Amino acid sequence: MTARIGRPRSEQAQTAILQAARELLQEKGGAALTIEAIAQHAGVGKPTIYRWWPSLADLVLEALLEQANAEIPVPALGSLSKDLKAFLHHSIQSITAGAGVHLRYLMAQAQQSEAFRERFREGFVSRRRAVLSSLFEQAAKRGEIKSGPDVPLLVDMVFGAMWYRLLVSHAPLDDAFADGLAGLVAGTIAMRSDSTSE
Amino acid sequence: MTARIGRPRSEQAQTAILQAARELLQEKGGAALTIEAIAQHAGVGKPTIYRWWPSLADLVLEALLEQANAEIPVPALGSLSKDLKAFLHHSIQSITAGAGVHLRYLMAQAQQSEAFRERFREGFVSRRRAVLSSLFEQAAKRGEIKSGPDVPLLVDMVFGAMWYRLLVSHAPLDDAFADGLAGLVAGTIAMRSDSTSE
Amino acid sequence: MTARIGRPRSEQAQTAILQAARELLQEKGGAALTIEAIAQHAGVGKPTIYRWWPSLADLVLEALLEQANAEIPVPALGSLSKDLKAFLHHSIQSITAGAGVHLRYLMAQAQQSEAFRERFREGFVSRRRAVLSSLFEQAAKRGEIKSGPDVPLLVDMVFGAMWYRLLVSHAPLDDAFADGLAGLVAGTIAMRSDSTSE
Amino acid sequence: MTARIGRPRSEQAQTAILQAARELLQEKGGAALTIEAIAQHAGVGKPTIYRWWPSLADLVLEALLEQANAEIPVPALGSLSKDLKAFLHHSIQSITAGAGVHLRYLMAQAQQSEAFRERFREGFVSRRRAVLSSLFEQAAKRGEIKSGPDVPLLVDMVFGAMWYRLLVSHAPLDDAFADGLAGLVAGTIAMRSDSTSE
DNA sequence: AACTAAACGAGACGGTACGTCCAGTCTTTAA
DNA sequence: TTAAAGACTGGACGTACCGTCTCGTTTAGTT
Repeated sequence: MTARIGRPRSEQAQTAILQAARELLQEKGGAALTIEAIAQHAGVGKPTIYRWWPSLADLVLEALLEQANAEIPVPALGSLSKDLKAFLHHSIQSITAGAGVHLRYLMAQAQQSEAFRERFREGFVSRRRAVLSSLFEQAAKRGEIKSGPDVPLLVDMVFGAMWYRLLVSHAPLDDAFADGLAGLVAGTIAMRSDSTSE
Repeated sequence: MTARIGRPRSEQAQTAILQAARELLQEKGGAALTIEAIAQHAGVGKPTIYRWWPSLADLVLEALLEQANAEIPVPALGSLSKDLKAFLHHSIQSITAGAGVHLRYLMAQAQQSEAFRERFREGFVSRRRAVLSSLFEQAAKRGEIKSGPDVPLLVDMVFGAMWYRLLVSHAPLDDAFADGLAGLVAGTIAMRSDSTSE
Repeated sequence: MTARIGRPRSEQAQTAILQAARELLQEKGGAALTIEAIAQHAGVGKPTIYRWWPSLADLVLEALLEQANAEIPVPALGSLSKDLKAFLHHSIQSITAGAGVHLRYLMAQAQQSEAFRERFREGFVSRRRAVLSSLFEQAAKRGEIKSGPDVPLLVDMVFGAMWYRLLVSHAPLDDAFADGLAGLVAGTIAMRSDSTSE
Repeated sequence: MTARIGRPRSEQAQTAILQAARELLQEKGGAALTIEAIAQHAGVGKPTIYRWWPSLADLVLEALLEQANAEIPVPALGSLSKDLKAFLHHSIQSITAGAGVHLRYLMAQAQQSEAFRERFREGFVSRRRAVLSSLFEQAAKRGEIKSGPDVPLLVDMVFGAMWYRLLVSHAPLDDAFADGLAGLVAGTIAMRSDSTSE
């Protein structure tokens, strides 16, 4: 029990700040996302922001997590292919619904600071990887896929393809992409009658 | 030929600028890479930089291309798996040798400007995709892989996995990764009948 | 008398605050004298300071008066010249001993607020003027000086010269200055008949 | 002849800055005189101010000097008393006409920085002292006053009394004060034989 | 002995201004 | 006539304090 003395942290200010960050990012884009603008938009002093977040990127990360991290649904539809498709559909739907701007911003910021990159990895990336990994591992338990698959590598391929499309924007992030990716990956490692080799 | 009048463009200034950009990026990192610093480091006025490049990102892109774009070797070793491995080894070697900092920076900048993202895509990403695509298409011609593979999707998976590891830094970009990735992708789409090989 | 209920004012806090103000002013100078620093130095909350003093300047004024106002000795040595010299020696000694920093600070603050200027005048300046005026008036009673001297103007000249030296720092505030000033002023207004001496 | 290359210093910006400083000081007072406000009022960037003046006080000093330093008239009316009165009348008229706010501000700032105090002394105070000193010295040459007067001390008394009235505001700075001061000082040091006049 | 109320420490709050850095533009001299 | 380079306007940075506020705590006097 801490029960510290002094005026307590204003929850109202915190939510206003996070809300302002979300709104500015969606409406004006990453270039207009400045501490100054957030403070003014949230009706808050700049020091209040600096007091609670080490950087703008961390603020955006928290704003994203507050919305997106509530739950990452873990589909369990009986087959790896179906589970993958469900997971990817959900992920892509979330990205196109608005999270894409956050992700772009966070990944860009993660390149400018080793320290933030780690926080981003631990706070966001790792959790998604854990969920996707569990899908592969459950499929392995069901005997659906070859023994000893390199799960981290599979996760890299799936998330990598998604991030790559998001970041490079050379092709749309849509359900067709999700289905193709899921099918390819699930097919890749499926048990086959004659796949004993390799 | 237009032999224009007036003071000619100083080649010395241009190379000094590109060199300064490379050095600052390698030594101080992306955060210290400003027009101001480059101008001072190169012994050049800021307007000289603005006159020749639309943005700092474009300058870095040119600096990268000048070094890395000279040749993208297209391996032709007879099998998709070997070609993939060779291609990935070369790419990863280039990244770890120094290009990684440039790539991080460029991908981050590409998130801040739709216009630059397109230039980055056209000037850098597309060329790499074309080479990798050709590997898959040659394998298809050789009958090595299933008919009608979704080549763009395969390219997304391969480059996606590489970029993802580079950008997130959750695991090393090394030859083991390259081998695993190549093996998985080549195995995925291998013809069933002759998949015993390799 | 209103014997109010509730926790009484903490004398300990008050003295700690005044002491902290004095120390900071002497050691760090006027620029470092902030409410924040005083509160921290005195181990006191900022509101405690605001509760009892309307401004930082008033706090410094009280800190000065507490030390310097105890007594303003009124010399009575028999002649205006001697009295003046004694008074000036004492004043200058007090200034060089440490009060000078306070005086500088207070006079500077008095320029920024009409209201504080009045409090400074009433609380500090007036009392000194009264003492010096009494010296002149006693000399007049003794018939030592010309009839109907403009005492306030004489006081302005004496205190003015001292403050001017303190504030402008173009020449030292020392005993030679005190003697010269006293001699000049006393000589100025001395009765003619016996003014050949001195 | 230097003839440096590059964009030359903008005279327009400089005058706008000085003008803005003067206006803000007169209209809003010293408390509202901030770099930020001056920059905005003058339509100028803050760095432009910082580039040319080491502090706000130096800016105000220059603003004052530009107006007040053009000429300090040296009266030569034949007698010390008349010269003194003319000089004091002119000084007081200038103070009450507007320079008073500047002087208050500058003297206050001079208390916060030893370095600026010296610049203020050299740039403003010394010149006034030189003029006033010359009046005394000319009177000495004319044989009007006692031999070997302590001119610096006399100057301290005269300027001290003026500054003291300005800074403390216990009595008006008017012509009556000027006449009284001049009469007293001139009488003080007049030759005894003919001191019955005036 | 319990209650009441004021003053206390701590510290977060909305703000203002600081002095700096850099962006991108303008204007002059040099080639 | 273009390049080069310094000075410009301007915006955001991150920091220091301001003066106010809300807490939980302490300390008398009152009941």
